[in-house]
Amino acid sequence: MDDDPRVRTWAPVCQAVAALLGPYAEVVLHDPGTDRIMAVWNPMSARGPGDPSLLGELDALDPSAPDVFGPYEKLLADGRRLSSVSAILRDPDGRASVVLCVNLDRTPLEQAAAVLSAFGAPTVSRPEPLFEHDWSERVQHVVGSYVRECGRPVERLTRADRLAVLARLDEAKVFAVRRATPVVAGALRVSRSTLYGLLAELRAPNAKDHAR
Amino acid sequence: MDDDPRVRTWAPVCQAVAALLGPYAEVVLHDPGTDRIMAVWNPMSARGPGDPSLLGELDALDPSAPDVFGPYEKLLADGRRLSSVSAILRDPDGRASVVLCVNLDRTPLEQAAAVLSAFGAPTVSRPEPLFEHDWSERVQHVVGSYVRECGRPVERLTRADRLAVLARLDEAKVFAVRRATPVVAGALRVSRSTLYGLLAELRAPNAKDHAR
DNA sequence: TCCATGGCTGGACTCTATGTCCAATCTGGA
DNA sequence: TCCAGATTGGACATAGAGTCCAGCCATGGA
Repeated sequence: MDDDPRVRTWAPVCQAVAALLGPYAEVVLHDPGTDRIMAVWNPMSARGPGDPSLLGELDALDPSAPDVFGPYEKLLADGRRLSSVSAILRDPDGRASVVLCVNLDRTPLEQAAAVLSAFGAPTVSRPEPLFEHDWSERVQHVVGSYVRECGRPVERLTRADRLAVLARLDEAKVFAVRRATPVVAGALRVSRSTLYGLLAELRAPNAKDHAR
Repeated sequence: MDDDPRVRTWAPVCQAVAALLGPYAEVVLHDPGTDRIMAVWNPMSARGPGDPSLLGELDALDPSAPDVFGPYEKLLADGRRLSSVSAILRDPDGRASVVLCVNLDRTPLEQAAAVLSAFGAPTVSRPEPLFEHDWSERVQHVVGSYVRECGRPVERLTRADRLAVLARLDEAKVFAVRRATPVVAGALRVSRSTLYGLLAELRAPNAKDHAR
């Protein structure tokens, strides 16, 4: 079934829709000729390829009907409410090739909507954390916690220690801040040259790692 | 453009997706050959048929690449965050026929999620805010919220508007970040020179404040 | 004690990014 | 149409980032 050329043609679309809508949407390809399911992505019911489509109501052969139906509501056996859309997909000659159905489980949305409407929807807007106001304090803090972790004062840190601290600072994008280098060098009690040396070593994970 | 046979082939799918996702999703068909937009449903930006696709990164001609990308995050000029999925759709011979992109505006979902997460998990404690990982996105966001506040697109902002945005960005210490100036200038659709001009005006509270 | 080694240092140097300035151009309004 | 003010690209000056190196410790082994 998977090697039906029609499935190959339409699969990427189905896969894309399924990926976009995450776990809450089921995508089904029907064969209008045999009225059976050809393929399913994200199945929500037990239906699978080969099962009957039960699409009787939409007549793919009526040329006057529109190609896209819905969204209309369906009800699953367990009570979940679905929004469904169907589309008749045609081959280059205009013949109905397959019928695509997308079924979206509305319950999570309805739950969310219920909660939202319970408030008057004043739409919470965070006041924006924005940027760290005192990034140099932050540097001191990173160095400080490391010092406390290993119990050695800054002056006694080993080369490896400084590399570790630098890794954290670099990770935290500290060096994207202007004039950060001298501050960090100061905090680590190291010269600017050394700082750049360590940094280079840190950022070149190749060569020279015989130490590991 | 509408009578391109490829558009006829794929239009029902696009229309279905657009119908299913209501007003919050944009569906775009790209021509991988000319790298231009062929058709758009539910347009969210000003792009239309014939405009360049700006899809450079996904190479439709690389046969080893997967056919479906995403979902990945995109940022609109006005700051809205999108979930995007792209799929390469092929003709019966396996040649890339068109590229389908579905862009879902996440802001309503995020607002809902924010409210929902406010229940449960009292006071999420982030383990060290550290630095903003993507500060340029932050810039986009500040510009974006302003644009939405005053309802004018970036291109139509007045001089005073730009001053106001700059004040916010300056307040947020954006210019303490390396290489921020060109990014901000770009976001405001203004040249570097102008940027510095506005900035100077902003930071000189003396003289010329007859306006207060 | 002496020497060898490896990391650290200051400083010179290059190059990129920042910020200033200006003449030419654009734009909106009288 | 013309004018005043805003905007622009580009030239320029300078500061900061990053590299390099010769010399200087400190450590540890002979």
